[in-house]
Amino acid sequence: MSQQGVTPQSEDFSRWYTDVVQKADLADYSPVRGCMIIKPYGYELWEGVKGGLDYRFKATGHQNAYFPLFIPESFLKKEAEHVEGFSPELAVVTIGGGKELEEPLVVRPTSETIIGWAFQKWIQSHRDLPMLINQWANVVRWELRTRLFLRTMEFLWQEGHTAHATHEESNAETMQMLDVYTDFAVNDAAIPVIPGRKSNQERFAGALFSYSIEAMMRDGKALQAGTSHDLGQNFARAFDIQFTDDNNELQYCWTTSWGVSTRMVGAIVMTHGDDQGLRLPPKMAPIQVVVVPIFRKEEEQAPVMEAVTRLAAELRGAGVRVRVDDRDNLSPGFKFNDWEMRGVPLRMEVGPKDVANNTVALARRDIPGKAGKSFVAQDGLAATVVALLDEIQASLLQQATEFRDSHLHEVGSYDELVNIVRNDEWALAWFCGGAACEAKVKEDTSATSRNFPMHQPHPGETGKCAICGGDATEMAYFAKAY
RNA sequence: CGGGGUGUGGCGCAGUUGGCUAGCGCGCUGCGUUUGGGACGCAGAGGUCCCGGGUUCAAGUCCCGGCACCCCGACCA
Repeated sequence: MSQQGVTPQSEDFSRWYTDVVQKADLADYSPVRGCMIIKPYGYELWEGVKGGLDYRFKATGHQNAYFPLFIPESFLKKEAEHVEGFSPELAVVTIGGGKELEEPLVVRPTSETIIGWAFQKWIQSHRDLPMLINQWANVVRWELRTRLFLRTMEFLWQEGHTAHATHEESNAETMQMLDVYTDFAVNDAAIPVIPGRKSNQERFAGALFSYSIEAMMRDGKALQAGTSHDLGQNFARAFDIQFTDDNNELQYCWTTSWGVSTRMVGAIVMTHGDDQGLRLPPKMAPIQVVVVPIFRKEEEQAPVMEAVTRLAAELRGAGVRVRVDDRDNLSPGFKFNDWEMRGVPLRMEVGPKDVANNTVALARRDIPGKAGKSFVAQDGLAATVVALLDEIQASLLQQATEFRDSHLHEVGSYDELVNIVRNDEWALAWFCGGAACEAKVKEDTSATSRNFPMHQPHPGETGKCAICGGDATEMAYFAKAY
């Protein structure tokens, strides 16, 4: 059961976040440092993410499979950059069944290696391509500093792995999945993400190019909410993934990988939440409409409950996820606050007045206070509610977009960049992509480049790197990141 | 691994220069009254005061040593 309020966002965003996650019953701490227990309400939210992504994966021709949790340690070492990037955060099993293992087993931090091994077995001919696989799984990374949903030692995610005959095709796949993530984030999670290419410094260990969708949280920090990697032939060479082309020549495949994790749940919380707690976009909300019955006298109960039951059934019939809060030990006022904290988009109150007038009261979560509350007719309620949920979905996206755009500035000089970024806003600047420049920004501000956005603000133009003054062909976002 | 903070019923906390039966609010259980913005009464249950040493007639409180967790940095989806 949730209690009382949460720390205001403006006072302490970090505390606000951990308060909300726990009080809204999304997650709890575990007995093991850095791990989390995902509670039913939080897991339903994750299931919403899964559902929204999974059908998009299938619509783009991918199939789900499952690969083992344990990976031979030697596999990780086959790709030089990959092992270098991941070895500091590996959990390794050295004892099994009471005996020391001949070869230690790594608990997967990601599955490029074991899936590469499988692809090598499965792919012989160009007719076997493209190979389009996704898996829903847990992975483990021994993180130094963790945060509920945003970074835990074990987390849930999906990882797509594909193999193609040409770089053109694998590149197209990489971009397609970046688009899929963007579409999901914007249209389902109502998060106005910015898709773009990572700098070489921020690239995935072993990738040719990494792409990301970057989201702005309400404290101005950036959160990488999804990644799509063009792995080139790096893993194909390391795992010998070869096929015979139509000229009977042996070729290495071109592979990709792409992932979204339970971090997305954190992104939803930190994009939409306010001082009252969560605000969930209707498409993601486990409960879209909560019905609070109100009656003062015994004799009012039956007619109110009759209306509640009837209307709830009508809404369910229209495909709306409805929860009737019939807990009899709590006052309506308590329930209002409770469900607001849990982010339910729409609250419906049904009381004696409504029974008499053939109305219900609807209160929108996206518009606080009296302004968001109105009385509407019971006739045609399902249509009213469905339309209102669409409106709330759009309104949350609009609010988040306006917030983002007002905290994002194109800068012309390094001083400007530094000032903007130190102020927890995003700077859009010409950037040469150089490691030295990136390091300087990090040194001076602790911010990093987020990405080179796919939609460049000045297409076709070039400029001078805001950091070193050298030639730059693209602009990049810089921001502090989670 | 550095810096800061916190460990006392389920949660949030108080507990003075060591002192007597360890308190308060919320929650929980039962009964009754309540219910349009966080209800109320009555009666209950619930504690190795993070762990281990030490000082003392006496330790939640003082000393030493551990451990855990949270927040801020370095590493990262």
